[in-house]
Amino acid sequence: MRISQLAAATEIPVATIKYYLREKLLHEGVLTSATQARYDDSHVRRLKLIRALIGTAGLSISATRQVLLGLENPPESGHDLLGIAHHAVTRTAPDDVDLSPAQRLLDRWGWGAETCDRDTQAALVDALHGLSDAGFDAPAALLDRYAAAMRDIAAADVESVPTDSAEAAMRHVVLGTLLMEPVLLAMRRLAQQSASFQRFGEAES
Amino acid sequence: MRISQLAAATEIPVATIKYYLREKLLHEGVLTSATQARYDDSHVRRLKLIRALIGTAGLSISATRQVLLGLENPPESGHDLLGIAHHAVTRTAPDDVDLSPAQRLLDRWGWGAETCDRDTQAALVDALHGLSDAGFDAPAALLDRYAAAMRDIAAADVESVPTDSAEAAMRHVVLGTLLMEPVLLAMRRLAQQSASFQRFGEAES
DNA sequence: TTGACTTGGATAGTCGCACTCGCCAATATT
DNA sequence: AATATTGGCGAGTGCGACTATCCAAGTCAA
Repeated sequence: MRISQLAAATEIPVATIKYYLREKLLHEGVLTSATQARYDDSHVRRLKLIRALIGTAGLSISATRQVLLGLENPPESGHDLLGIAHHAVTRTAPDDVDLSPAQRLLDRWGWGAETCDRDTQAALVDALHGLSDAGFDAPAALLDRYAAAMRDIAAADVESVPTDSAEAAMRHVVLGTLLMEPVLLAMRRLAQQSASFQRFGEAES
Repeated sequence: MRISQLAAATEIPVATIKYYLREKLLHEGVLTSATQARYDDSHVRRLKLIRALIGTAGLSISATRQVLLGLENPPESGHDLLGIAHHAVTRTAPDDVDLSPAQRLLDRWGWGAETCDRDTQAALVDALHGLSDAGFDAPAALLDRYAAAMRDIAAADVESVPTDSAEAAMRHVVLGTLLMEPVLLAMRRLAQQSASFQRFGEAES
């Protein structure tokens, strides 16, 4: 398969494929001469994955590269799988952030603050900050309900990881974490619409 | 308060405040002369809100403008409040998308497909497409668990809407929807880390 | 074999977005 | 009066993700 056919098969412009090659998101084809290379199914699959990560999950080029690198070099520890996915979507926190608001919550929920990633905790603190800056005070009871729901989801996530192959586990964890986020957000919105209709909407329109 | 003091109070550069004024995100101050205007607390609060929407919720300038416009002109119907928030984070779908995958799910979950927004359904379809393009098949049982969790969350969202003032309800719905998303995602990641540690991590490091 | 087409590789250009800068005449402040 | 600040506005910047153009080398149909 040559590059123009690869482009046709994936509906991605040739120029963009060349760009992904330059950026090392896509592995090179087999050179058959100085100006000719062959591509195969692995390139098609990889391109679909790249587009899902960039388009659906909203990752940047460099975050995508990190994720793909991680997928190719699976870490030993099962627990580190998550790190690859989480690191891709979490900006690194400065040294001087105050994590205590997050840690109070983690303690209350029994999530073991010491086992949780610093940057992820900082992301929670940041997000809560955004809320209060906007003048929105989230009652503790509401956060507790959210936390309970998220614990269910995380339990489902972890339970559904296949144990047979490290390769499969890797893919599952990373993709399930990153690509499921938009699914979950869309679900929440639909559930809100459904609930809101039952509560407010029956009467009108 | 003049613009430089407003800038100092919010830690936003004067040039940026001027930009927000141009973009109609921030209402004008009271002109005291041709080259002088006064600002007050309402401007400080508004700027914090703007930064939360742009920074924390990740909205674009124009989406932020829509949201702020909506906050100032509350719709009659309680059910339309959500529309403002959801429209800001959901790109409009082309006419020819096939919503049936979403509708099958909505039916199964009893969420009343006909009461749900087209664009939001399309967002779900898109997100699911991303998953399968990446070669990740989400078992129906897993999606069902996610849906149950999201129904809990949406129920909490809807129940916590204050009923006393339309103004307050408006703020609550819009901000609770938009600014809570990053909170929920951070919670999920932390819950995953906690669950993953209990499942895989006990032994090592 | 020959002439039109394609390719890999590299460089440069585009586009949208969110700012950021510079300037100026008209005030304010001291 | 001297100095600093402001509103308003046009232009510039930096970044990220492409997109376009070239060219020499190679391929393919006739």
